[in-house]
Amino acid sequence: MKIGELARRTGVSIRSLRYYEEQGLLKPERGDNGYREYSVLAEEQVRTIQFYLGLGLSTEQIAGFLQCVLIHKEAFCSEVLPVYEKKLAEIEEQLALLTAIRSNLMERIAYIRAESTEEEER
Amino acid sequence: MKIGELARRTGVSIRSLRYYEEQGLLKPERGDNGYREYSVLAEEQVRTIQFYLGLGLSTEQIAGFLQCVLIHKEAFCSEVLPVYEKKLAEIEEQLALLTAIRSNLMERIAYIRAESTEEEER
DNA sequence: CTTGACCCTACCATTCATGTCATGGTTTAT
DNA sequence: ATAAACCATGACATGAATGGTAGGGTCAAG
Repeated sequence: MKIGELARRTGVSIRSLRYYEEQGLLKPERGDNGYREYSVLAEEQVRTIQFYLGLGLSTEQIAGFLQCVLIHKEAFCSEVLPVYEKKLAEIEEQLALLTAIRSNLMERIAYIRAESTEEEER
Repeated sequence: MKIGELARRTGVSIRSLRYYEEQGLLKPERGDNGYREYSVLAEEQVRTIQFYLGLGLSTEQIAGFLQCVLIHKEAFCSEVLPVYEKKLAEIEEQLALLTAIRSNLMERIAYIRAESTEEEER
């Protein structure tokens, strides 16, 4: 199938499909006219890419194990676990930061509201 | 004081101090030679800016209430509360997303580890 | 008077997946 | 054969604070 059809089927923009190819995630054949020709497998492949992007992984990280996980179970692909662990550590760090900021914001909001209430009571 | 001294005192880079000015957060005088001349109040002002940046607010948001909060209590400045509320909502959204990703990652990591363990037991 | 330490402006780079043009070739249906 | 719909590449923009560099003025101490 051509790129437009793959885009329609997967809901991923043509632009992104070309980007994935540039990043080594997709390798479509080329017709005589230069058009990209995707196999039926490409559809699942794109959904897999989208899934990993949704986990916050970069295209570079995904490229490191995509071929493997398309064939085998994740547990078989040794590149997957370290990437997951690294990502998890980053997420935990971000969560800690955001949680601290949230506490701070909530305190300050509560304080401001309390002050305003006092104001009204006067 | 000149920009280098303010940078040294606050730990903020000269580059950033100039950026804050560009964003309307600082308005130093200018000497005859074109050098920026900061008042002693600028030091506290910069620390205040840094504090709000640390809460994740943008320079634009900070610019909206900085002059007020430098003089009054936060609760007096009506622009502060909506900014805090907006930021809090964004943070909550990010937390929800990150928390979901974390759960997903932890599950998948646990699964992979379980598989590997089985492997070793065989 | 020279040297080093300071200051100035203006610009590019950074991250990274995606959107959006511009420009032009190809295919399909009328 | 012509128009509409498709495809191609290449390039710039995005967000937002900060780092870095280039090219050039200013000041203070020796």
